[in-house]
Amino acid sequence: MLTTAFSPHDHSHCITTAINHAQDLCADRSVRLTPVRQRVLELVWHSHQPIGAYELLASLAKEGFNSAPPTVYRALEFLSEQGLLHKLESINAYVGCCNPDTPHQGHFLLCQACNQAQELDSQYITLALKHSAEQHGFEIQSHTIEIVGTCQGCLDKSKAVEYKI
Amino acid sequence: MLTTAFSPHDHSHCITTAINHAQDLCADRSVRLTPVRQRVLELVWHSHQPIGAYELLASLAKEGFNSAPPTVYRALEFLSEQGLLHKLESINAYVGCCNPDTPHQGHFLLCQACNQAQELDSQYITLALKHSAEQHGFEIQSHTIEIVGTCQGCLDKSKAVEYKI
DNA sequence: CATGTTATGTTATGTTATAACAATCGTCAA
DNA sequence: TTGACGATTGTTATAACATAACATAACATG
Ligand SMILES: [Zn+2]
Ligand SMILES: [Zn+2]
Ligand SMILES: [Zn+2]
Ligand SMILES: [Zn+2]
Repeated sequence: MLTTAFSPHDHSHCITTAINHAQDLCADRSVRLTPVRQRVLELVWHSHQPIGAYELLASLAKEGFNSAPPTVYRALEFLSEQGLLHKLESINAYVGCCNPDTPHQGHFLLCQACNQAQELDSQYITLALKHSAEQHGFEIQSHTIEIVGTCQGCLDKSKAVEYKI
Repeated sequence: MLTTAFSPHDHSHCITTAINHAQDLCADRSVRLTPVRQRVLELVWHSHQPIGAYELLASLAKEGFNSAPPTVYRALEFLSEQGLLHKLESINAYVGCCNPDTPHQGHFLLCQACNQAQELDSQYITLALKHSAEQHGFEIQSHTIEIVGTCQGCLDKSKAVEYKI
């Protein structure tokens, strides 16, 4: 998995890739990527900053979609079931998944400076979790791994500011 | 760190240890473990099942404490700042910390069968997180590690049931 | 086109958490 | 002793996040 979120990149490419991917994947699975579902996915992919349900709802309302909470929560539920996005539990916000083909739960780096999230799928972390769980005779079903800190880009920026003083 | 939560044990010992520890620690730090703060801590320690803020509030109300939400959230904030408890983000619930002397964020095993939580402090996990973060030039400030599954005891019980069929 | 299933609309409510300001308590020096 | 200050608590209101329940509409299929 590449670290795209924290590096400068052509984000419109992220969006179109994600939407195309979602369309193909839903077609393959014979599930319906309805207009509101697709629009929510597009809105989630507006950037690599996780977005809250009510912010999504406000955008939908502006665009003439139905704007009651169940609308967006149903769309989020569908997209989550299809592995097209993840919820970040520590901030109650949602972020697109770059690798929705195989069911997984990611590990997330959240930058507190730029508010962007990057999904990882580190074998080190997965194995460490497995190992710890096994030591306790614990059988893992799911997990929430959210790491808050500062990304490379924001660290570089703050250093640049420091030196100019 | 021992796995006490998932094993049969004298839980009154957990409670008294936690409260005594909290009293000493607050005295050392010259912060005030006021009645409502201590009572919230006791209620959090009622068992190894994480407890929600509004459930705490209901208990406080029954006991004649003030019962508006800020009361319990302030107590939780204080206790959290002092490292006496942790919030489990994935379930919006709070659990006592067995090792409040040194600031840390734990790794939690949550059993979906018995609803108990066990805090770990696995060096494997910590190192894996560090390693992954470093690979991305990411500087860690805090983290949320919550592993949901089935604990040894509950696995044993379900196997016992299986064999009796 | 009738039927069952899936998706959406609608209203209301449940759950979790904080803002803002007033009143009280504890501490400590004048 | 008092009065000034910061810390704590009381109180009211509201923000933010999420779901229940039931009605209606759209879609697929025979
Ligand atoms: Zn991008
Ligand atoms: Zn993912
Ligand atoms: Zn115990
Ligand atoms: Zn702890």
